[in-house]
Amino acid sequence: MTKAGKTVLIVDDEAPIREMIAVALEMAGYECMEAASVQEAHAHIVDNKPDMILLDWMLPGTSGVEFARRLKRDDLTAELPIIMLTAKGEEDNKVQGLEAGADDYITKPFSPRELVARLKAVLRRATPQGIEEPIDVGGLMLDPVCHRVTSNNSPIDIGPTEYRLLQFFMTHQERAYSRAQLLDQVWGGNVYVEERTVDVHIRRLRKALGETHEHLIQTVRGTGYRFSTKAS
Amino acid sequence: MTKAGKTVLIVDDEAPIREMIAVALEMAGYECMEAASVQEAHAHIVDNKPDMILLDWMLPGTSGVEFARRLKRDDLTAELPIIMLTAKGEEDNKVQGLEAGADDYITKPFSPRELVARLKAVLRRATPQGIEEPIDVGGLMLDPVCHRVTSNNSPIDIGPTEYRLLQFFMTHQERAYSRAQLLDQVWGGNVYVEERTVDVHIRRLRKALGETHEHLIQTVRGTGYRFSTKAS
DNA sequence: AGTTGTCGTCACGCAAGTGTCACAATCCCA
DNA sequence: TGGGATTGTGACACTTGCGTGACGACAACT
Repeated sequence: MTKAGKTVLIVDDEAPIREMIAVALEMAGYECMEAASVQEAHAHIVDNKPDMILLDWMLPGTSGVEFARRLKRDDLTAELPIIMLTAKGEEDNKVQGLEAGADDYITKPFSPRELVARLKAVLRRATPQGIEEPIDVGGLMLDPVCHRVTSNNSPIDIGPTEYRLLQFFMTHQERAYSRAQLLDQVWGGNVYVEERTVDVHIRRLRKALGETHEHLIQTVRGTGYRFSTKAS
Repeated sequence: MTKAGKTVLIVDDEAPIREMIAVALEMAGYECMEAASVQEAHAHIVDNKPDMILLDWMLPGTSGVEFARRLKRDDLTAELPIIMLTAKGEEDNKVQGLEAGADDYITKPFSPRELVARLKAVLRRATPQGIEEPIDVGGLMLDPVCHRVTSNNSPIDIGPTEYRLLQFFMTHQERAYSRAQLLDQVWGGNVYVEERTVDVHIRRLRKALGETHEHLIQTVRGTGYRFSTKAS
């Protein structure tokens, strides 16, 4: 399971700087897009929907601050985290930058490390995890908050993949899924594994659930699997 | 849960500035105390126990940084949030300020709006937890007042970081946290350390707890850690 | 000066988890 | 009632994640 790399849009008019930042971020596991102007940036945002923006203060045409303000005003992009970049000596503008809606602020020159650190922090805060309630199905309970599965109050030990699989099933009951769909939903889209691998994990999960609950996972011959409380 | 009004101690040697800040804060619903020197500030802290401190960088006698460091070193005041104020151009000292233990950092001139915003943010972070009650979990006791941990009444010696980690766990039991979340909550948002560092501190903590209690800290493989009385 | 204590990082090794295969078991339909 | 298709199951090598000890840096104290 490779972490879904977040996409970062780098907006700066100087190509070497963009490059440098991009290299640093890619080494840290992020995907990068570059834009030299506000127009380019806007296009990228619309098309590729980055997860956050590194925005230079000084830009030809519309200034970075103005752009940030615009983004924050638009409902569609208001949630998009922004980190402002500024050259040293322009620091007076810090307040303006933050008031324009930037989530953080870095002054050049900065170490790649600091950049990655701030980026992580900002992304972390920007990802509000939906409020997750425990799911109980006839004594089988999965608690996403505690990251724990219990069968009649006694804990069940399963691996991460089986956990995700079970979580998916319990939040999508009574419906049959093909192996391909399960790979998409549980493993995450762009990984290639054999479809039969699903069978193996299904088996491991059934085994872990024990006789009391293994029947909840039903085989739909020729199609895939289904999680259901009703007997088939 | 919400106290009527948080009390803020303003430490600055220039009376007009103190006044201005005080007015701004009072309009936002905070109570204010003022101090012109480190000595006055110290007296206020001991007597009136403010909820946080606005601390000017430049002070007659002991500098603000030094004072912050001293406060953070003392167990009784270590939890007290500090926001450093500094005149423009001294920003190189930002790192020093944060390293001295300041929770945030504002450069003059600043808008009242920004001040209040930062203040809110910092206060939100500062232990909102029901105060100073000792927590006991099966013989493992943490007493926030004495700043002490005992296992079956025999004292346990742990470092500050392990203490904060344990305190966080004991006030947030049963729930799984990722390394990133722990870094946010225990280390504080604005520092970057490797995620694996968490592992090391977990180990140090487990070791200190000994065989009787180390099982309370459970590894959630692929996710993070959890403090739980139930077996996994 | 040295000493002590704490912190963050790294490298190594083990153990748990993962994906794939081969073969057995089962189903379904001609 | 076969026989092909589909699924269950155990075993295997490979990968990943975590525990662990050691080390250097730094600050505070002697």
